[in-house]
Amino acid sequence: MITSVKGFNDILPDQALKYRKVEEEARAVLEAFGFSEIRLPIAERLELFQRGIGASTDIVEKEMYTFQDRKGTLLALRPEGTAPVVRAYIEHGLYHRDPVAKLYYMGPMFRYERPQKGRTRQFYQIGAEVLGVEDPRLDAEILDMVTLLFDRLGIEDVELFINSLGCEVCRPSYRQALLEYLKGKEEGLCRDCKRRLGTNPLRVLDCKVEGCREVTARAPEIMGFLCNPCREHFEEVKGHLALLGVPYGIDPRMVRGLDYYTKTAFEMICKRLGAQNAVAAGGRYDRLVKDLGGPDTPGFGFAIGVERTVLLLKDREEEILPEAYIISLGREASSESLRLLKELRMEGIRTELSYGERSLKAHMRRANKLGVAHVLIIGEEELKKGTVVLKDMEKGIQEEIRRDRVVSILKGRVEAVGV
RNA sequence: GUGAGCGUAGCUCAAGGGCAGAGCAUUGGACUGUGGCUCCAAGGGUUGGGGGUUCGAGUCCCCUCGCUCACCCCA
Repeated sequence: MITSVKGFNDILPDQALKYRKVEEEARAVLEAFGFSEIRLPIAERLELFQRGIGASTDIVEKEMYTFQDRKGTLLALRPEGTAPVVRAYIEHGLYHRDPVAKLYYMGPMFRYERPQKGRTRQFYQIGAEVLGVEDPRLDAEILDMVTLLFDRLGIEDVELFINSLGCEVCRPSYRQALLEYLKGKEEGLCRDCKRRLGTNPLRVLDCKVEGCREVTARAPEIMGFLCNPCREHFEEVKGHLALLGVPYGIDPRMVRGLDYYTKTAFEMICKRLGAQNAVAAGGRYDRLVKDLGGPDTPGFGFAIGVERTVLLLKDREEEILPEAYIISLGREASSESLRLLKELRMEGIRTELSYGERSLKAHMRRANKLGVAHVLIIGEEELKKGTVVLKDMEKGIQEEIRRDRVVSILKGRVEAVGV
């Protein structure tokens, strides 16, 4: 048996319905907030991610699917969507059209990681980016939007946490202070954290190991090191969130895995998710556009993990059921049933044929199992008389109607149900 | 990359050295052209794969593959 590739999962129809629900709701909210869709390639030049995400991040170092095309160009399957959006923004000079760009995208991303709950190698993200706005009102506006989206999806137990990561002015001094605090305390840290001291010391702060938590319990917090502009920005974001009535918490230890983030960072967490508990995350990236060769342009964006969101969705989405089900008995009636099928479909009535030469009972069982509302039976007798039996499956009553009246009668019934 | 747990029918799971089973699902029948409830029956398995121990292995041992969860990392 040929199976799918590890971490590349099939999304079967019942799940696909949920994905679609999330996507449709997201589209509605995003477009109400003034975003336009952008569709981008699934592969980019490797260099885009090395420069955008940061060459020493885990994503770039060991999680990307990279390959050469036949000409030898180094490509990567996109591990995230922000860098490609910014690339397109610069490449097409979108800032010439409008100083503010509000773009959203949805589609698969790829990271080579060990799959677990809420984590696959091909996974879907819905993301949005605002380029060209430095105003802290925007940060609050977007956080409000994300909150609203989960609300609209009926997911109530997500919690918003925010933090400020500072900027290129103040973050280094915090980093320095943290390193000094940790100096001499290395023994109490786990192996991973000892490594992190060299790579990304801020990460030590959100280590789950008990010993590390004890060590960092009294560590300095970034809030005390923010420069005036960053502090003011953060204060304003908090004020605006309160104004909008957006519930949030502050997590001074929150760190981002991508290098480009500055100032506001946020995560939306749900306890039901297991270890991979972030359903959405993002923040401000005021340097990225410039770093990728564009004009000095601030940015704010986020991505929603669709798999994780689907895991949180409560009710099973309603299946799309056929409205009419045609059963024919006998060879001549079977031709007539095909004609009727087409007529009904042309009128927009979802109709299915019952295939195979089986007993009427077998056909009826299947109609019942499918959950169709109306069954049309054409047998030899009906064929002779020019009629069709119409059975209402819910009421359990049936009537014999004229063949040439079937479409109009059914149309009336189906519309009456409110389709 | 590391660790743990689990692989038996389409699905959920029994059988823990001695005939591979149940429920659900599927198909047919009871009811010759009428669904749901009920009852009866049938089909469906190299017990993930390979090797070993044994008179005998789904069961014990080794290897391997896969899945799951966690670490890591992150949406």
